[in-house]
Amino acid sequence: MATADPREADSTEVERASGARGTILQVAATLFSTKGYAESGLREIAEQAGIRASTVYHHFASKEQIYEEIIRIAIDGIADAIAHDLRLLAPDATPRLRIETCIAAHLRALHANQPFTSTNAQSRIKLPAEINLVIGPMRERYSNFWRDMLDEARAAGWIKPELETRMLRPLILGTLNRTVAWFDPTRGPLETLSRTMITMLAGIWVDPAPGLPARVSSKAKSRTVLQKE
Amino acid sequence: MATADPREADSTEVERASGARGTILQVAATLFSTKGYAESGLREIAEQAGIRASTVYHHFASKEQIYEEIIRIAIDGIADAIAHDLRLLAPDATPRLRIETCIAAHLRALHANQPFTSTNAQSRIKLPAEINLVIGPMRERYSNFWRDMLDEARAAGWIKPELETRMLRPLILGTLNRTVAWFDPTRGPLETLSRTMITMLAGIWVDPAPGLPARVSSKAKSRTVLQKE
DNA sequence: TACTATACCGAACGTTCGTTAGATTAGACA
DNA sequence: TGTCTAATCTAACGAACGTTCGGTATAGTA
Repeated sequence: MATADPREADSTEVERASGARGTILQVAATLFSTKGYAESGLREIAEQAGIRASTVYHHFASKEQIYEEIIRIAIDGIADAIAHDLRLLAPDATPRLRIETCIAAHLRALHANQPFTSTNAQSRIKLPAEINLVIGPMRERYSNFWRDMLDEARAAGWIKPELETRMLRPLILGTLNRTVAWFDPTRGPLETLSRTMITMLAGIWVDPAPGLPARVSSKAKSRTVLQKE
Repeated sequence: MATADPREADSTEVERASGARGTILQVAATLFSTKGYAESGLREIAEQAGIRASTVYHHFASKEQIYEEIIRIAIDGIADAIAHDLRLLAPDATPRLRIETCIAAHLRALHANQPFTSTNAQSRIKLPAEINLVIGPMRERYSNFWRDMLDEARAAGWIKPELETRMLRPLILGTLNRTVAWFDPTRGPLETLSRTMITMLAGIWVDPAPGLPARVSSKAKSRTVLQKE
């Protein structure tokens, strides 16, 4: 592993990236999320990482590749957190409990990797197709997971029929992702945010009582969607 | 008015800005909201406006001033829409009806001026203090309006006590503002979005029945906060 | 006709950008 | 010790950036 080309970012468990490469990612994510992609120069990234700009190119092929990897780490972190928490759930958990678990897991991962996920959430950058080829499918897979989960909950009669999944899904995900723009974990526990969010979104459900089964859904399709292939 | 320095942007009713100045604002807002501030060059803005880059400086002192004016238009449009709709409400309207009216008005103005409000909603740009001196107070005034309105509704017993205004306000505003990133008004009516949003957020209220008075609030302070001074 | 102000232009300025080339250092292994 | 490789450096490239300067065409007014 020590002799591998560090430019090769084959795996997704990149958080452990030690040394200069990991420092560059951390610094770049912090800068991208606070100042924006274009406003963060390579010289500034390098300086904060304690190296020169040219040295960055020993670890990454381009500035865009740094960005791509930040996004990948962000999405992977969220998907992993959700997959983990869902696995802890009883197999007959209600759709509502499953969705609320996902909301809490999403928020937790969002603010655990804050510079990375914040870069992802506010990503407006028009990138060449090559990079979107990697990131696009990752985003789509995560979107599909939520769409499936919401559709199942709706089919099982848990969601108010007038709420279309087409609007509900981006509404929920947008609400979650927006929190990186204002929530300050040093001024209050994340759990308060989670509880407030889940309480606030209670208008989604047909049944007003939280977490109690209305009708048992069988064979939830989305249960395995997020597993690594 | 025709002899006034066009660089002088004294008034806020700038939407009517005719001619090149208005075109520049429209084009710049569209570019800023899709590509980002730094990624939108002055030459590109000028080209899409049908002029040369140097001519832009006959209408604006700098690129930053264009940005500032876009933000101002965006905030003004939303504040005006809310003030207008609130004026149509009966004076004894319930806090819940007032808040839901504001949600709908905010969404309507948000998507009526989409390029402008979208630039505002995703504004991450670190600007010199001079410009934040203008925009900052505008944003703060609008935030305070919502804080007051939510505090009053809470004091009147309409909002679930465990939901702190400190979290509820950015949550709601964030949810609203995030819609500019995904909602496409050509693929469905805005009213569906409004209704979905209001239904979804029903978890806020103590009383499950929409719009019915629980206790009548007297002398709502926020009723006049948004008026022009 | 002469004057003035507005709107525009082409050309250039100095700076910063992402990136590359080539040289130098430090550590691992034969 | 000699060799190799990874990691870093200094220096520079061309391109693009926001901005400025000086000039021109137009149109209303004296």
